[in-house]
Amino acid sequence: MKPTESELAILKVLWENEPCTVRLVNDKLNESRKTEKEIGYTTTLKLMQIMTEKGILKRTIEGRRHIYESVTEQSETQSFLVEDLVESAFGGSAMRLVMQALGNHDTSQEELEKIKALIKSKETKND
Amino acid sequence: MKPTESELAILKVLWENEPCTVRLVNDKLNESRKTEKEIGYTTTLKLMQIMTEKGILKRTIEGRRHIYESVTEQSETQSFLVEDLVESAFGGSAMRLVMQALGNHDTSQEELEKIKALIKSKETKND
DNA sequence: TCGTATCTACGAAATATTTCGTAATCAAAA
DNA sequence: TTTTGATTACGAAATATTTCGTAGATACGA
Repeated sequence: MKPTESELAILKVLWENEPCTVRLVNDKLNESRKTEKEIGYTTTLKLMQIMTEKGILKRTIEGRRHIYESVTEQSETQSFLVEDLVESAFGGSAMRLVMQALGNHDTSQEELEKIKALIKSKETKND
Repeated sequence: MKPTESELAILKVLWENEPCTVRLVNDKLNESRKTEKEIGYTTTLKLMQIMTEKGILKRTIEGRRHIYESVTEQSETQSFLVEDLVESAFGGSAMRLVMQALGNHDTSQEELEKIKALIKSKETKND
């Protein structure tokens, strides 16, 4: 399912740090929003509890602490989000999204090479 | 600014049909959700009024009817959405998003050619 | 003209999402 | 032991988004 904006922010932290505690997630979230108002600890806690109910996260209890992990792979969620965007804003054409993404960013030669390699491998399949 | 989900759905119709009336937008929205519950006419009307207040749409009054158009280009909004997704789910790397999008879809040879052409033009700039 | 259909305006309900305050619990420090 | 600090549970407030009902205006056909 499509995570909400806050849920995605939490997932992002988890993907890079899991398994981890609410405290860590909350700290990381606040690091990346220096100017804005801080997110309260209980806010993050509540969200992570809801996400656990929804099955987005799972937790293990270690003494008094709860340790959280994401249930779905990062790539799976990314894939879902890309698909959703392709449908909702690009009329179902992934290619148009790719063109848009490539067109609007500076992309290093190295990155372009990786994309070329991927295209080559897809062409092999197309044959 | 980032349109909400409903706003995006409306924009999508407008981009393909503008300028147009609330009635047309509402009809098109309901066409593409056959099974689900219909969206009421006043719901769409209200949303389009709110979007006009926000500056997302503009309207001209023609007799008793209001004719709507989007203010921002489709490509501009798409670009915003891609950027947002890159930041929120791909750690700022557009390339990773591109890889994900290409990797998960069947892409025709013709489409691949277009992407290759775009890459070539970017490589020229890189030099 | 009179009724019917169609439109906009607008407030407010319904729903979804985010935020937080408070209480209870436990552990570790004093 | 007592206090302090950190934790989770949970309800509820705050905010954002979506939906709709009703009223008033206008056009159009009978």
